[in-house]
Amino acid sequence: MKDIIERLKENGVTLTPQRMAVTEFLSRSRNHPTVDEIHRNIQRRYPTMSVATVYSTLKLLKELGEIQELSIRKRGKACFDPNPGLHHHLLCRKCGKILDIEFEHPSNCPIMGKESINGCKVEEVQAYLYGICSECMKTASEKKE
Amino acid sequence: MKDIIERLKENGVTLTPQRMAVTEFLSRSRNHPTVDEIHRNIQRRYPTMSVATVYSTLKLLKELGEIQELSIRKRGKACFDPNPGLHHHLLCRKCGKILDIEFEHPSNCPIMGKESINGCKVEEVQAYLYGICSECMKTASEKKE
DNA sequence: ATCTTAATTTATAATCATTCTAAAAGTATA
DNA sequence: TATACTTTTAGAATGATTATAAATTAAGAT
Repeated sequence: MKDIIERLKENGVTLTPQRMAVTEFLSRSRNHPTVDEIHRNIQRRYPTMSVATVYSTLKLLKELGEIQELSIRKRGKACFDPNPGLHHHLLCRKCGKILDIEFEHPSNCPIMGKESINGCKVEEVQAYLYGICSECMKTASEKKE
Repeated sequence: MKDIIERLKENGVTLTPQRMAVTEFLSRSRNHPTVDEIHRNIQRRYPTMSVATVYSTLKLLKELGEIQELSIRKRGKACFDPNPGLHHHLLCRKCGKILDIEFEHPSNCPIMGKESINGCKVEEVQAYLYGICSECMKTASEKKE
């Protein structure tokens, strides 16, 4: 958190209160928020905060490689991840949450770690798992009993 | 192709000319077309064909498990794949094409084939690779010479 | 084959996420 | 503090997708 603000400063980014707010909120979040989730939350303290600023800040952070935008969407909306590093995601078909899937052995995977496949250069890999998250699995088995 | 039409009939789907056209076009396509690509193409022979019908037919085919909608998008638009089976995709950052990536050894992959991870039930996996496709790699190396 | 009913298609309007715009406000620097 | 530059803002514009309701078409019974 401190780090990212430092790095922004080093990159010559003007640290406005709005940009700080977006950065802080996203850094603390664990649930891959959408633009309007971020916007609604910040607006509680910052009534004049506009969506356009949320969009522009997210774009900036993305370009600087500080966050990532997921390829899967929550109900048609883009989702953002404060962790730009390589990891995967599971979308729960029951509750709609998106969970991080950390990957124990990337080198084991026939696609990850490979630099080329079929003559194509592979620069980045994102895997999306669809299923039922552990929480929803628990409640499902409780109901059975 | 024949098969899919057969299966639709078996499922009690009314085979209208519009539905046949969408199904045929998508079945033949190798480039993961968007809705408007499908629509524009069919409209050449079927001037009254409406986008709404393309959307509704794709929704129907998807629900029947005959096709899949990709999670990545071409310039913000949904893309469709006539192959509903498990395989991955590479998006070329140069030409924007989406290529199928067939997977030699699914059992080797630590995520694919696994039925659960961290207590979550895994029903489906989609991997998206970002990079440069073989065609663009070729033209790039030709230019160097 | 024709009639009737139900399903489908169509054109259009509505919706909703995202981007654009231009004026207003804020920031950095001399 | 004054100036030039950047960012924010509200609102309009865009563009993909969905909803709607009238018109057309398909299916089944006679």
